[in-house]
Amino acid sequence: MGKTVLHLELHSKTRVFRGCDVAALEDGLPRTKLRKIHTHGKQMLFEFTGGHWLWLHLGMTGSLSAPAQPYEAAKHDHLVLHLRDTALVFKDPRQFGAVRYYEGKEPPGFWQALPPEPQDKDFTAATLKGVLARRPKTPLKTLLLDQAIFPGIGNWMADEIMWQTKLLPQRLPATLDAAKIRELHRNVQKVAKVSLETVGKDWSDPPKSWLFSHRWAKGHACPRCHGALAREDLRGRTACWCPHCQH
DNA sequence: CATCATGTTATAAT
DNA sequence: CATTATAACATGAT
Repeated sequence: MGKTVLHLELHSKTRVFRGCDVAALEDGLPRTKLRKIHTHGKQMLFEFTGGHWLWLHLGMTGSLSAPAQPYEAAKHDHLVLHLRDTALVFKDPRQFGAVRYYEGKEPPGFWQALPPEPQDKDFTAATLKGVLARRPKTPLKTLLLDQAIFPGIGNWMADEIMWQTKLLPQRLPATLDAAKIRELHRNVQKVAKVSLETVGKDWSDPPKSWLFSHRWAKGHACPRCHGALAREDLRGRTACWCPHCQH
């Protein structure tokens, strides 16, 4: 099968392994077989035979690859899991990502308690309406970054959703009528879905008609009205929006 | 050299 | 307790 863990390589054992029992990981994983890979937003859970679980969060600059053997660890590779034909490599220069290890018959409790992903059918317009009622004072763009509600939505996706819905990032939840809430819900699902099929799949760009390709570009013009985009810090993150299109 | 970055999250304050 | 605000993490690109 070639799914047996032959050997593990751990580097820089501190930062990305915060909260991880490194000794248990090194001891427990070798000789098990990879059974299944689960994903949720930027998190992944690898299931191994015998009740061993490896959890990853990609953070901002984390990536997982499966190069052919023999593979030699490169700079910023924190974890290399050697199988027979391939290696599984977690690389993360900025180390905002994380690795943890669990043992148990079932997936770890926190994994089973994760909120629905924004593109999931369980994330309904009614769910969103409830969230907006509970969080009246948080600007909508900032709210979209709350991982307890929108797991996996990060800064550019939040700006993208606001731009597509033609809402200013600073807009407060209470000011939306029912129709706008439905529109926001549609766009949350659409942006999450399309992003997974493009950026998430192979780092290809989403459609050129999106804000995505323009928000960091020199001259930064809105792809819809061609006016100048605005950029400003909002609650500690740079928000990018079109002052002409968004209200 | 200074600034900024495709992200969360721990902790403090209200 | 629930919600809101702020600082922090480490490295690379410009």
